[in-house]
Amino acid sequence: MIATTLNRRQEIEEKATLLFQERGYSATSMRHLALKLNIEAASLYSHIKSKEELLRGICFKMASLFFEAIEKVEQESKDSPAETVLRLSIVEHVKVITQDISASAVFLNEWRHLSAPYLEKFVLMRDQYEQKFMEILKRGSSGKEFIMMDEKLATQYILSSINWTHSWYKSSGRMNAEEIGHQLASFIINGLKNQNTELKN
Amino acid sequence: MIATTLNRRQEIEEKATLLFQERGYSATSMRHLALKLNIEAASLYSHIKSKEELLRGICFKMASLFFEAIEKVEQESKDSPAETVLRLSIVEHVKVITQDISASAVFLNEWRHLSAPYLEKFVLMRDQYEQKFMEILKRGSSGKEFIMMDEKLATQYILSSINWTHSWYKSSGRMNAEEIGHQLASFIINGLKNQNTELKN
DNA sequence: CCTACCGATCGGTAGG
DNA sequence: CCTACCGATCGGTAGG
Repeated sequence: MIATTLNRRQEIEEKATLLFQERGYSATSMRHLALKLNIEAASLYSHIKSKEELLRGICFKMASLFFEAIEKVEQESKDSPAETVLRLSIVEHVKVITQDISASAVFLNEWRHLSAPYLEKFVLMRDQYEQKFMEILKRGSSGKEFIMMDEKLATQYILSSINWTHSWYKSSGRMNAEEIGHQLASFIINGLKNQNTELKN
Repeated sequence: MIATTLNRRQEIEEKATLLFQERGYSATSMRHLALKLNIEAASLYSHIKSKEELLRGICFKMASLFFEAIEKVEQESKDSPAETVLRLSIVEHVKVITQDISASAVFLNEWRHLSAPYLEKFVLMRDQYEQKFMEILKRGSSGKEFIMMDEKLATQYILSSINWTHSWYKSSGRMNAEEIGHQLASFIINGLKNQNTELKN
């Protein structure tokens, strides 16, 4: 064994992420986690304070990555058409997800197990992120680039379709993250542009 | 109290569905469930065999509803264009979700806690359902109704965007299930029809 | 539907 | 990082 204890904390975080993804946060015990690291459960507490601290780390780290990505897009495409901003935001979002599928899955599925006040803070951040997408849509809508009846519904629709990448993306697949992002962006943008508003078939 | 014990089993299932949605399956204990029904945890076992039996009931009941809905669409629109079949499939899918948001949330988020052989059976059914959507897309694609590079990606995209209705649908909202379904169908179908295949922005 | 209870497991602490 | 252990809680059973 050429094990180094230098970044034991990081190892713990990685294994925890994998287990939380596979079994869910609640169904993962500290003994499961310890087993993966070949130590005793009690020993984990020399490196971390609690089980929830691990969940918090994952959820807020991913939240930061998503924010950094969209803020970078905002800065770099200040004067671009809404279509361009939306496309880039989608592509960067998908890239963040595919860079760490496990952490993204935990971020998307396990955040509700956070306790106060972290839960509230998390929900607030998520709402702010959704708001950023909604503002792009509003801008495209008022500029006649996009046609939509309900910006809120359109926002939820877009985020749903790009978030779920984590559940089926395979790094071994035919398309890389950027290609998937652009393909999804094309579906979405074309849907927003050529909206026929028929409400009965 | 004018309580009737006639359908105690059904009451248990309803409360279990709500708890599994709110807290997740693993984090819900039989004592939580018993508390909601004002009985002792042990008493639940006069009506049910196990906790997992409840989860199984919910997951497979919803699976059946989704299958019934799409099979009805298939029968009634045998010779229609793929666009029509896709639209109706989407609308009916959204209707099934909105008719029982809680059960749909459990179906979508908690199925992985099923154990063998039910887990395998469930995944098989889900794959078959996805296959039905993919076949509609393939038909529309070969008939030049739809333009897409990757039917598999398009299928995942569509199901993601319509499944997530459960997380934001409010029966008190401005749009009813049918309207939401048609609006989502319009986004999706227009996106599939007017596909510009640019892969770089 | 209840009381009484089972063995297993939980997150976490004390003290080295 | 370990041993030894804590009180709490888990899904479920026996027997009424």
